[in-house]
Amino acid sequence: MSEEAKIDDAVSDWEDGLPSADDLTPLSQCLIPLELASAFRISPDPPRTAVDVTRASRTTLSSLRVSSAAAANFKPFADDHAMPDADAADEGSDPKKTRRANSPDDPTVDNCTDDQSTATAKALKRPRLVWTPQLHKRFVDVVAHLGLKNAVPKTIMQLMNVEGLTRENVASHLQKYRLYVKRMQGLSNEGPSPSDHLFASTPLPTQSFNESSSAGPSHGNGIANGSHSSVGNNGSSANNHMGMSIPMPYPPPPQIVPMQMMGMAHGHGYHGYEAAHSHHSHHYQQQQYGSMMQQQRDWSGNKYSNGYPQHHTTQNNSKC
DNA sequence: ATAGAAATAT
DNA sequence: CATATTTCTA
Repeated sequence: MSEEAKIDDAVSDWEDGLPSADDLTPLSQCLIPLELASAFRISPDPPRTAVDVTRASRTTLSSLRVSSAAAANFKPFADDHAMPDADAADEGSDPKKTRRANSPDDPTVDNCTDDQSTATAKALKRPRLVWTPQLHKRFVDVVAHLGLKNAVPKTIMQLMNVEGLTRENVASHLQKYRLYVKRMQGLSNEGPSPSDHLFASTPLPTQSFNESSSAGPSHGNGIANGSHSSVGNNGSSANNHMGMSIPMPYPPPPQIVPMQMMGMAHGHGYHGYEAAHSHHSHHYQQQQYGSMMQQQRDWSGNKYSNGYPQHHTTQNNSKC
């Protein structure tokens, strides 16, 4: 009996709090690398286009606006949505702290001529990535897998295989993560500071050096996971669901599984990690890869609910 | 061009 | 105040 309770509790930590329908962005975007798709013989090109997805989203969620960033993949389709990309990005015109400017090279004057669609999932002002426990877990797994030595931003990012993750995101997080690890090692054992939050529940990387630096020489590397040798070790107690060991380039893009609401058992676990803005508190969860439900969502913390940046009244701009 | 560290921003 | 992003430097 207690076992179940324990397990349940533990699992709770990770699989707790589902994004309510409001938060969910049921976008079924197919972000499968063409090559991979080809290799796996996945359906070449699903008839569903961003348009469909968008429409579906709207139908489902009345007032949820799908960000163009999320919805628009690389898609040459000329379905131009006049979607108001509410990107109130006021450029640095706020000499508050006079950051020293070294090179006087002026950036090419911004043109409104640039194709917004060409930018696709790139170079768009993404809100602010929130490292949800799940995301962090992936991160930790990958880092652990690479060994601290080979764990560099770029590689990590690639292995994590999360849609909207940028190298910068990873780099930043890695920075913090390393600091945390050092702190912990320095303090000998036990002593998860309450200020650790996210990292606290991280199993800590087992300093194991594995994986040679044989990075795929070029495209196409399928990363044959075969790996029988089983390095073994890593076993980090805690919750090991089935043998999902370390996912090489994480196969499945993150999915989100809707869940019913249960009593909010607060009092333990994490605080609510939410998107940068929006004050609703929902946690993220989910973990089941590959099976039912095909809802994907970009974890870039993309979701413009409402009340974007309440910056100073920056009127003007948007001159096109 | 990328990783790491420090400075800002939210 | 913690955490994420943007600089800046090696």
